[in-house]
Amino acid sequence: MPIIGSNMPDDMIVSIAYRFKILSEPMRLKILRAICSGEKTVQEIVNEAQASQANISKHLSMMYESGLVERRKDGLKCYYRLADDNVFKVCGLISKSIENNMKHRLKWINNKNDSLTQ
Amino acid sequence: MPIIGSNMPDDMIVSIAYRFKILSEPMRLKILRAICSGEKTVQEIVNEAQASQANISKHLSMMYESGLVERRKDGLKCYYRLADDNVFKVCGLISKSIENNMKHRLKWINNKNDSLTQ
DNA sequence: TTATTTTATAGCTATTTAGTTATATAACAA
DNA sequence: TTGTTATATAACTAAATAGCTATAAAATAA
Repeated sequence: MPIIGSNMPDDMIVSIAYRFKILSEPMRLKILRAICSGEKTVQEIVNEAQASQANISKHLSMMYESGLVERRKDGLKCYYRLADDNVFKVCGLISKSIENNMKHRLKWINNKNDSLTQ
Repeated sequence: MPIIGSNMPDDMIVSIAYRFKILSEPMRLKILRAICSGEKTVQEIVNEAQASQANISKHLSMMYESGLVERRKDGLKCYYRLADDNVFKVCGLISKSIENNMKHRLKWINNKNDSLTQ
C-alpha cells in the first residue's frame, strides 16, 4: 500500500496539508485531549483547555467544518465528539517520531562528548 | 498504550503541534513526496516540486532543524533524505481519515436526497 | 587568480490567523 | 413579557510566515 508515494496527486497533498494544519495548533490538540474520553459540552472543553469561550468556539467550528469532530445539540448545550479515532493513531506516530528524533540527537551529542574526552 | 490521552502534558502537546505545523504546508509535503523514494539533491527536489531554489532551501532548512529530514554533503551538492518513515504512516492515516470523512458526508447527502424524493 | 556551480540566507511584502472584546442567537425559566 | 444561560459570530489587532529578489558562502574548474 503506497502511502504518500511519488504518485500522490497534488490535490491530495493539499487536502492532507490542510488536515495537518488543523492539527498544528496546540489549543486544538488540547480540545482533542479534552474530548478523547467521550463527548463534552463547550463549557466543559473551555474549562479543560483553559481558554476563552469565544476562542474555543471558533476552534470547534473550524474543526467541525473540516469534519474532524461531530456535534449534538441538546437544549442550550452542544456536545462535541471526535469524528473518528485515526487522529489518535496519528498523534501516536508523531510522538514516536519525536521520540526517535530526540534519541538520535542524544546519541549524536554523546558521540561528540566521547570524541572530546578521548 | 495511551496515545494522546487526557494525561498528555501540555509541552508534549506543543511538540506534537509543531511537528504537525511542519507537515501542514503543501510545498513541504511535495518535498517529502520527492524524497520518499530515496535521497535527492536540492536541485532535484527543486525540479520535482516546481518551486524556486530559495523557497525549497528555506523549507529544507526548517525540516532539517526540526529533525524531519537528514542531509549529507558531497562537494557542491547536498543530499536530503527522510529522518524516519513514521511520517508516511501518518500521511496514510490522515488520508484514510479524509476518506472516511468524505464517505460520511456523501452518505449524509444521499440520505438528504432520499428524504427529499420520498 | 577568476569564473562557475550549488546551496544557504537576508530582507521584504502580502497573506493568514490566534486571541480578544462585544454582540448576536437561541433555548430555557420566571 | 423579561431575564438568564450556552453557544456562535463579527470586527479587530498583533504576530507568524510563504514566497519573492538579491546576495552570500563554499566548493570546483580553468
